[in-house]
Amino acid sequence: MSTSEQSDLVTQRRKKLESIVALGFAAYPERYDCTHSLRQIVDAYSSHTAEQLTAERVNVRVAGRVMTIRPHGKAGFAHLQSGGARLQIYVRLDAVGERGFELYKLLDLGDLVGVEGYLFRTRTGELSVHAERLMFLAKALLPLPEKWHGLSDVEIRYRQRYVDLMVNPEVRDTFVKRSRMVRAIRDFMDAEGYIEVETPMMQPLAGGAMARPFVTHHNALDLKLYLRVAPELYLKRLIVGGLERVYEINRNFRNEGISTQHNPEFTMLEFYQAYADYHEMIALTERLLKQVAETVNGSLGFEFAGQRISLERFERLTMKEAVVRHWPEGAAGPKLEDLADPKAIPPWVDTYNGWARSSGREPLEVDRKASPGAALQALFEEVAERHLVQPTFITDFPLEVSPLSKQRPDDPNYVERFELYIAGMEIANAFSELNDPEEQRRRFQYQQMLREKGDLTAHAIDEDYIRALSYGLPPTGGEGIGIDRLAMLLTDSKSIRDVILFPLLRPQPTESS
RNA sequence: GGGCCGGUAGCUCAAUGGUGGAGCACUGCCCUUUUAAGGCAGGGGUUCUGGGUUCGAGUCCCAGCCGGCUCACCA
Repeated sequence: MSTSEQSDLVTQRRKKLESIVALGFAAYPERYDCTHSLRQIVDAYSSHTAEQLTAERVNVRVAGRVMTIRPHGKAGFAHLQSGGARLQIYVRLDAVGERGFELYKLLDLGDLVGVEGYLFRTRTGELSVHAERLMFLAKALLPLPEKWHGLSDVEIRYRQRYVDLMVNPEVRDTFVKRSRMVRAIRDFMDAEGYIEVETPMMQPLAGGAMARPFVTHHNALDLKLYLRVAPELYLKRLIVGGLERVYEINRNFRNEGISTQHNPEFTMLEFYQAYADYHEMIALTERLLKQVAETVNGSLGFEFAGQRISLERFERLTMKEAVVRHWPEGAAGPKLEDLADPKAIPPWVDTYNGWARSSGREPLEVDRKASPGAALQALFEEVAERHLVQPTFITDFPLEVSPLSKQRPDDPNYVERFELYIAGMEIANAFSELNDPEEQRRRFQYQQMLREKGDLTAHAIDEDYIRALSYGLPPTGGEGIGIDRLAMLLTDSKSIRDVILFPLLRPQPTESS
C-alpha cells in the first residue's frame, strides 16, 4: 500500500516512459482523433464475417486503455478498453515498423494508446484491429489489479473508485444505469409540466426534515449556516410565488449514522404540485416509478437481494393496519379498534417490549412520555417496515411526527401523508402540505418544545416560511423520493455505497501524520 | 456508538505457535493469429500499528487504526 513498497514497479514504469519518449513519442500528448469509439466498432461490425471485413477494408483509428497484452515474438495482441467496450488489436513488427513495435513492447497493462489500422478477424474469429500505426497517449505508472479476479477489496473499491470502474464492468453498468434512471425521472417530471429548480444547499435554518444538520460558517457575513437536510421549505415558497409545479434533484446532508442505506450526503428528488393533494401524489408516484423501471430495466419486475419485486401493483395500508397485520407471530397483538383511541397506543409499546424481552430481542426505546403518534411510528418501524417488500403505500401518519402535513378532516390526530416502502426500505415520503400559517406556527412551537427537551432533529421556527404561507399557499401536494435507494432497487445493489460513486469514508491515515 | 467478522507481495488468496508461499502482475531470454497464450530463468514482504505471553508469534492475549456486516439513529 505504501509508495515505498510500490517503488520498484513505479520505477520500472517510469523508466519505460523514458524509453517511450526516447523513441520520439510525447509522454503526455494533447489529443488523438478517433474515427470510432470501441463501442461503435463492436456494435457495427460484430456480425461482419472475415470475408466481408477483408472485402470492405474498414480503416479505423481508435483509442483505449490496454487491459491485456499477449506478445508473440515479432507480433502480439492486446485488448483496448474504452467506454465499457473492449476491442483486440494485433500488432506485427512488419506492419507497424521498428519504432511502433518498440512502443508495443514497452506497453504496460493500464497504459492508454491509440491505434490506426483496419478491421479483420483472427484465426479464432475475434474481431480485431490490424494495427498499422501505434500512438502512445498516457502511461499507467501504477499497476492494475489482477486480471480476472479484478478488484474485490471493498475499501480500495470505494477509496479508488477509478480503479474499480476500470476493472469491474458491473460497477460501470450500475452507474450508467443510475444516470439513465435520473434522466428518465427528469423526462417524466418535465412531461408532467414541472420545472426543475435549485434551492439553497446552505441555509440559515435547517428545516424540512427531522434530522441533525451539518454546520458551517460563512466568514464574510460571519454567519452560521447549515447544510440543508431537505429543500422542502424553499420549494414550497416557490409554490407560493406561483411556480406551481417544481422539482429538484439534488443532495441533502444529514449528520446521522452511516449504514448500507444511509450516506451523510444523499440525493433526493423533491417535487411540489399546486392544487394537488397526497392522493394525486400516490397516483403520480406509481406512474413515475413504472415509467422509470420500464426505461431503465425494460420491465416492471426486478430482482432485489434475492427477492422478486414487481411494480405492477402498489398496495395501500394505513400505519395502524400495518402494525396490526405485521405484529410478531405468537405475540398477542392489537386489533385495529384497539388503536383507535390515541391514549391506548403507548401501552402497546410495553406489550411489544414484554414480548421482545421474552424472545431475546431488543426492546423499543420509546420515552414513556412519548406522544401516542411517536409510539405508533416506533411500533410501525419495528414490527412492519421490514415486511413491506412489495411496493406499499403506508398512509395516515400521526400528527405529532408530521410537522408540515395537513390534518385529515375526519381525524385531526392524523395527517394526509404517506410513505412508500419497497424491499423494506423507505423510498418516498409525501403529504398534502399544511398551508395554514397559524397551524404551522403551532406545529413549529411544538417542534421547538421537543428541541428544548433535547431533540436535535426537531424543527426550529422558520418565521419567513410562516410569512410565505401567510401570503397564501394553494392546496399543494409534495413528495420526496430517495434517488440512491431507488438506484439500489433498480440495480440490485445491497449497499447504498454501491450506487454512490464516492461514498463517505474516514480519510485514510497518512504516513506523515 | 454497541456486537460480530476481517486486514499477509501491486491484485486474488494460502500458511498446527517452529525457515512466510502460490497464481496473476513484474524483470530477462525465446516465440509473426493469441485470448487465463506458451516455454525457460529471476526479483519482490515492517504479515495494518504498538505492546504483551513464549525458547520461538502472521498465528495466542491487550490496546489502537482502517474496513465490512449488523443493531441503534435516520431517509
